[in-house]
Amino acid sequence: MGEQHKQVSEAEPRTVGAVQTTLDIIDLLHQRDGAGVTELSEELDLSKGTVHSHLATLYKNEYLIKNGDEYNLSLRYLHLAETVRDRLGFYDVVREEVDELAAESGELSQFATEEHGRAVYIYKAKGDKAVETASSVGKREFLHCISLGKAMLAHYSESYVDEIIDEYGLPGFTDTTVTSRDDLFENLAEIRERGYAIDNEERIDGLRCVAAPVLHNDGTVLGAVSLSGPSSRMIGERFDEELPSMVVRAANVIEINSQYS
Amino acid sequence: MGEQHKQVSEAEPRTVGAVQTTLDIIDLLHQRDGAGVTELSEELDLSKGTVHSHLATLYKNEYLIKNGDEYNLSLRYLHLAETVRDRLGFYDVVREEVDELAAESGELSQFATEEHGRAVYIYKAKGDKAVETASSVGKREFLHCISLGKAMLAHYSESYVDEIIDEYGLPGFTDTTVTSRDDLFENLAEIRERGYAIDNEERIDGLRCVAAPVLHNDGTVLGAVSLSGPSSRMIGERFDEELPSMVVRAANVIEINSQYS
DNA sequence: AAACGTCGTTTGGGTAGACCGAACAATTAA
DNA sequence: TTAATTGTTCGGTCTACCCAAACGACGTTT
Repeated sequence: MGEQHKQVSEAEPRTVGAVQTTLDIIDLLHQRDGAGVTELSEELDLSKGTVHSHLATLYKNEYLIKNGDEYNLSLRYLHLAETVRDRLGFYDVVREEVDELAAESGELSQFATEEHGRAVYIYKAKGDKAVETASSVGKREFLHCISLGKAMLAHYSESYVDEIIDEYGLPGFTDTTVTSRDDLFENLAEIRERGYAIDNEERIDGLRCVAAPVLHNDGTVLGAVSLSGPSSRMIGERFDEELPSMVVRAANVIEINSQYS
Repeated sequence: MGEQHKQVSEAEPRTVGAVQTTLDIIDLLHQRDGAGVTELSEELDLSKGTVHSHLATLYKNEYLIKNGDEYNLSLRYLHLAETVRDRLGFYDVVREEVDELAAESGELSQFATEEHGRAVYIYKAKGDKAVETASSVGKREFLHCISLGKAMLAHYSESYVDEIIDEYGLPGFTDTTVTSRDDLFENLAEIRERGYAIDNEERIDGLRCVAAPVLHNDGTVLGAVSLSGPSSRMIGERFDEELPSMVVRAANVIEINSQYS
């Protein structure tokens, strides 16, 4: 692997329209909880016949189940997901460490990796005082406004960070969200020095987080671990030393015990 | 819902060829751990250009990631899988009960449901003396040769069981596998009376299992819970009373605590 | 360092097939 | 019974899927 050479956007290559249609159908079935032929055809501006043949193709391949006249996504995705997750090579270690972080701190602990310029939550565990958040496994989130994301961005090449900014911009969510390119790069330099990232209510008001990056031997970013909690509890020495040292330690354990090290 | 009206096979409706091609590509990327354009085009007898445009479509929709020249499945399937799993409405209860069964018995405990005429493993937990098996979450298995499958079959309509047999047959794996239609129906009648199913080394030599069906109020089959262990330990009162009562109890708990009850 | 091999990507063109629209079947409601 | 929905089928048209060949970008070899 050595050097990573990632790209987010580029001059659009030729795509397959029929496949796009099918993916749109899957997306819609994912959003709603099942749907019929007519509903899908109206929503996607396709003829009923077209939708029917797409559904038939997916059904034949067992990507859908049928309950009367309602189509819905099948458990086949579970098999794919399990395989993809296993191939990460560090899922088991992540689960152990995140569980321990949550238990030890009492807060919410999470692990995420990056794909297509956004963070993807892989695992989460709640401590006995943990806050509820909208994040769930598989969900995608912008990188610039969360501690997990910034921890990862700090170890990407400048050109890749630029590409991501070009793709998604730097949308603001609270009044502390970093929305300028220069501020972000300054922030990332601090993170590299400090060894961990901070989210000071940048995504959600009242929520503070710390996160440490999980790096491969060669500098590749595997992901990041975090702890999140209400600002009232995330203060003083606990926020400046205790919790950071916990996520850094967990990150190190994950690095060392990764399958491909 | 009331009466369930399922079908496995039928006169083939019209499908979309381009979509089938994409699904074949996904399947191949699932089997192997990533692949390049040339490898896929050779394996599937397609031109490189065609494969490229399919991959571009999937990539654009973030169903794939790209590592240099290697394409691989992305974590997007994780999001879909999580959603599908949540929609089952009983996953959390299943996890609790299966964990407890494993701890209590020391054996391997599993939960499966049925899709397209086959069992799909949803969750598994290993007790301290549990055997290793080839089953994994998301995997599909024939119904007639495992306890989980027979427990479910016992509560399907005769016509649906017939359809499944027509689709997959009754392949034998050991010398105790039920391979005749009449024997199977006789077996299913016993299971209904007894309240749980037995797998006496019918799938794997030396492995015995017991499984209880999880039923909905209206008689719909939600799935089944099982315990599996080496035949040497699965004997006497333990196999005839103790373990069966455990899986039946767990099944009842799942039924009661299901989201849609 | 030039020549070769191999990869992914691009592009034009022909024809298979994706899409539409209308008719049909199968339920449910009025 | 009628009427209004649904999902499903099917013929015809024109789009776009697919192929083949050329191109560009690396690596390796001689």
